Amino acid sequence: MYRTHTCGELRSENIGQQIILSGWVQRVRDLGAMRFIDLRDRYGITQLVTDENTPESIYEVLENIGREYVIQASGTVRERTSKNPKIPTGEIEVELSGLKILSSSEIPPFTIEEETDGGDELRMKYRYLDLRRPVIRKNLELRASIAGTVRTYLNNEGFIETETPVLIKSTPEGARDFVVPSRMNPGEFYALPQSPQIFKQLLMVAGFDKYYQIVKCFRDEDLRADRQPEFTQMDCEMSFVEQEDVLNTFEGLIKYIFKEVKNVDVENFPRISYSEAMEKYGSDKPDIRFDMTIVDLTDSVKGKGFSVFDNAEYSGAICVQGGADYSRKNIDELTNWVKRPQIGAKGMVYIKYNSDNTIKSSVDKFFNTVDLQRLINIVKADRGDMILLLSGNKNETLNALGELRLEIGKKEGLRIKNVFKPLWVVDFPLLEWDGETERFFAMHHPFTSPKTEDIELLDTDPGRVRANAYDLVINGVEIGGGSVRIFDSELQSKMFSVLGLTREKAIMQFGFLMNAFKYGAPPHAGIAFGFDRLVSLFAGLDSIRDVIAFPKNNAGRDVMMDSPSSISREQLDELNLKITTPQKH
RNA sequence: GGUGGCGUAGUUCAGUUGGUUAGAAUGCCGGCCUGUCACGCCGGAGGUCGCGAGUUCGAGUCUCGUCGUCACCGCCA
Repeated sequence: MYRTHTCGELRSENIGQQIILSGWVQRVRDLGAMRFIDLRDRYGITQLVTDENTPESIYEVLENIGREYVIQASGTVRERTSKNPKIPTGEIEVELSGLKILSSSEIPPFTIEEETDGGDELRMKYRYLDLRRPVIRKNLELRASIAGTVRTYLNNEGFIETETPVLIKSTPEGARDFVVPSRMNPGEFYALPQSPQIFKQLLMVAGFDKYYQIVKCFRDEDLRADRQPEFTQMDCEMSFVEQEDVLNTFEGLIKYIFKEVKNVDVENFPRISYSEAMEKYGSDKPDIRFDMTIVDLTDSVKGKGFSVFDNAEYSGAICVQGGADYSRKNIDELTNWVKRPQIGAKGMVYIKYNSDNTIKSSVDKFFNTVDLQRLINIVKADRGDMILLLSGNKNETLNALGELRLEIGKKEGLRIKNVFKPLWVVDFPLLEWDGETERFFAMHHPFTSPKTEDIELLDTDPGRVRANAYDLVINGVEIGGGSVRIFDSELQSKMFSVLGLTREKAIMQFGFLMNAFKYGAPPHAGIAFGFDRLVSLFAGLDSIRDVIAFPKNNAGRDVMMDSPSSISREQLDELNLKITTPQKH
C-alpha cells in the first residue's frame, strides 16, 4: 500500500494514528538535530518531522532526497508544538518511522510554488511541472467542475451527448481547415472540424431533438491570448424551437453554472441588437460592466468651421465621469493611444466640463461656450466630467471609440474581474461584404436563417438582411454564438446562390445536407460556447492557456513536444506527399 | 502578412554617454543550527550577455540581419 491518507486530509482527530503518505518533496528545512519535510500531493501539504529519536536509517535516506523527489513516508500523526494556521494540516505533523524514495528528481528548472520564478516559456516547456503548482491545477479542476455542471444541466434537460467524427470533409467557407492526408485514398484529404455544425444539424434531421457535445474544434488561423488552434466548444442543437427557446434554455445553463460553481445569482441577460451594440459600444461584444456609451454627435458638431467635424461621415463621443481632472499629459497619452495603427484614429478632441463650471476644450477656436454647453447637454455630462470625441469614417470611428471606451474603463478600474455582466447580442446581419473577393460571406455560417421579414431583401439588398443569429457576451468576451438554421432546401439553395455558390458546387460541398433536408428536416436552432473562454472568465484569467492542460504557443507550436515536426521519407511516400519548400532544422 | 515589447548566472531581473575583473535576489553545493513552515546564519561554485555580421581603439550597450518568445492588427463563418 502506497498511502493510507492524502497529504491534505490529516487533522488533529488523526493524532496518534499510524499512517502512510506518498507525495513530492516540496522543501526540506534542516535545523540540525531536527528536520522538517513538506510533502505535497494534489490534496495539500503535510509536514513530516525527524528529531533525535528518529532512527539513523531514516537520516541515511534523508541525506539523498531533494526537491520534487517522490517519497513514501510512514509514521505517527502527532500534534505540532507550534501550529501553522495557514494550512489545513497545520495542526499536526508526522513523526517519521519509515522513509522510502519512490522516484528521484533532478533539480527542477523553476520553483514549484504558488508564485513561481519561472517565465512563461520555461513553464510551457516543462508543463508537467507547472501543472504541479496548485494555482494551475485549480484552473483545470475548475474546468472539470464546469464541464460536469454543464453535463448535469443538459442531461436533466433531456439533451443527448453525441460524439461526431473528427476526420471530416474540408469546406471552403469559414476558417482555414487543418487537413489530414488519407493513405488509403491517395491525393485526398480529410479536414478536422472547425465545429460539428453539419453533423449536429443532421442529428436534428435524425430526430435526436436535443443534442450536445463538449468537443474539440480546429481552426488553422493566427493565434491570440484567447485563441488556440485546437479549442473546446460546448456545442448544442435543438429541434422544434425558436430563437427565444434557445436563448432561454442557455441563459438558464449559464445562470446554473454561475450558481453551482461560483454561487453567484446573475440577473436576467439584457438583449441588444447588433446595430445598437455597434452604435452604443462600438463593438459587437460590448463590456456592459460600465456605461460610458457612445453618443452620436455627427450633426451637432457640424457648421462651426472645424473642417474635421464638417467633413466627417461620423463624429461620436464618450463621456469620462470625473475625467475633468485628466492632465494634459494623460490626454496626450490617450491621443497617442488612439492614433496607433491598431486603433487608427487621426486625432482626438476633448471637452472638459470643470467642477467650477468652466469649460475647456481643444476646439475652443471653433466652439464658444454656448456651443460647448449644448454638446455637454447632449452627452449628458456632469460637472467634473470630460468628453472625448473622435471623427471620421463611421465604422472605423465607432470601432475606435469602442476601443477607447474599453481602455478608459480599464484605466478607471471599471472592468472588475469578479463582476459578471452577460448579455445577448441579437439580430446580426446575415451577410458581410468582402471587398477583396467582391462577394458576400455568411457572417455566422451559410445555414443561418434570415429573419422572415427580411427574406425579400435577399434579392434587392442582401447586406441589409438580418439573421436569426445571436451571441452570448460576458464582460466584453464573446463566449458563444448560434442561430436558427435554415431547414427548407429551397431557402438553403437561395442562400448558397447569394453566397456565390453554383448549384453544382453547393451539391458537391453540402449535397449530403441538402439531401438530408429532402427527408423531413425539423425546424431547429443551436448554439456553441467557447468552453476555454468560459472557464478562463470564471478563473479570472485573460489567456485561455492556463485553463488548458497542454496548450500551444503563439505560433501554434507545442514547445514541450516540439510539434509540429517533420515526418520521415517513408511516411511521406506512404501518403503520396512531396515537400516542395525547404524544411527547417 | 504587418506593428511593437522582451532575450544577460539554473531562474527572475539590474547593468548609467560605448570604457577596469558583468551585478543582485533566488535556486544549487558545503558548514553550523531542537520548532521550522519563503527557517536563520556563514562560506562557495555558477556567464557563448540568443545567434551572425557590421560600426569603433574598445560593444551586454549602437546598426543590420536572423532565431526564439509575448501582445496586438490583418485573419478567426
